[in-house]
Amino acid sequence: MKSASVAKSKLFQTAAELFYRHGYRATGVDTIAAESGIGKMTLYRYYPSKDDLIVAYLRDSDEVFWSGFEQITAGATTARDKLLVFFKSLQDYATTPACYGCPFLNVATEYPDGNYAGHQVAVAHKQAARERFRALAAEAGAARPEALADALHLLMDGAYMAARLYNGAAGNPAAHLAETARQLIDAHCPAG
Amino acid sequence: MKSASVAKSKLFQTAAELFYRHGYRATGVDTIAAESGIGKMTLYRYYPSKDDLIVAYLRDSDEVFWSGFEQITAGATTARDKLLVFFKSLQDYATTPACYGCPFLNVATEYPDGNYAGHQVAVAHKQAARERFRALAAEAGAARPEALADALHLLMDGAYMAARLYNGAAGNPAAHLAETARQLIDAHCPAG
DNA sequence: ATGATACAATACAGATCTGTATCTTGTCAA
DNA sequence: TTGACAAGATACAGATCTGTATTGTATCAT
Repeated sequence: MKSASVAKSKLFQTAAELFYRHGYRATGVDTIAAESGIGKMTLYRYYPSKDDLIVAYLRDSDEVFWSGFEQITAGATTARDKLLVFFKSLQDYATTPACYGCPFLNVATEYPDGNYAGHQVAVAHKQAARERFRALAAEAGAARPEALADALHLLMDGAYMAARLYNGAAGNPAAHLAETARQLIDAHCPAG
Repeated sequence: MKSASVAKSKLFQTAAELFYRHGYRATGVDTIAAESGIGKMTLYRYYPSKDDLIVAYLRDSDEVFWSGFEQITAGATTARDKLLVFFKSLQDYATTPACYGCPFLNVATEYPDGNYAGHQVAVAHKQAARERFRALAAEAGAARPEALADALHLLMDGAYMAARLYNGAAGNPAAHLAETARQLIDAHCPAG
């Protein structure tokens, strides 16, 4: 047996790319198989259904997000700086044509039913992000950490959606993301 | 000839409801015809293609948005109050289970290609909103009206996406939308 | 060498989707 | 009354989609 199967990882990477760029419903399993050069039966051996592949992609995106978050904020010493550097990094990404929005917001839009497995993964991811923001807000001295966390949550998702709307085009409001995050942090932290 | 055709408006209202709740790709023309009780051929008489129906829905949503905007802000005397009252109203709506997000963000997510007609209507709508925010920000005395307009744009879209993600469920961060908008306005307007 | 496994290729089943064709009914105007 | 037209109903064409069945080939372990 090959180490973790090269076919499976090619399949996964192709699906991830297509899901992210073109959407979940717009990407068919035949396209994934053809684009990756892997047989369709091999796809169904590793992922019993398309929904399983979607969920696998979302779980991976969750890991990628958090490992990125840790890496980006590792250099910052204070909680306030961690938030600042994260939003600066998100701004840089969201104003790039490589950004097609947020995999979680995208899946929640395409599958609005809250019982859908992918939608639930999306909600769990956003709640985890909100909790992280809340903890950092508290550590940064925010008077009402939940309120600041909610504000940053709205801001983050607005930036992701701006990226999907204006993909590389001019007029992306995410250009002012980091500055806005800083203003909100300052407004919430008396010891700003 | 009946006044503007009752069949056409029933068709439109049914399509609007289904597009908004379940999504564009998830809603088929057969479903629209069956749900409205109107024949499929009648649908294609008034809307030569599904895309035409989508664009018609988006144009109507644009009108509904702006007439709602005018109505809500009519009572406010200052530009600052107009912004405040709009975001308060949006917060109330976005924290309601009747809100399924934003028709324009939804279409941009499902059809990410910028050449798609519906996507272009969405971009035009958001640019118009941004311009309106900018004008009000300038009138309210913002030092950099574009920056405040961008910030409010991100905030508004974040709230819409929160509504689609947490539809009626607990933990919707849009609960702090109006407060956040006020903080940003205050941060940008020296005469706050 | 031989059997098990991984994989490709292809065809297929059954559902669903957009859009068209056909036929009928009902209504209104002249 | 008769002709024009709006609209319902139904069937259909052709494409596409998820998922399965089948067959053949190559590679690896024993």
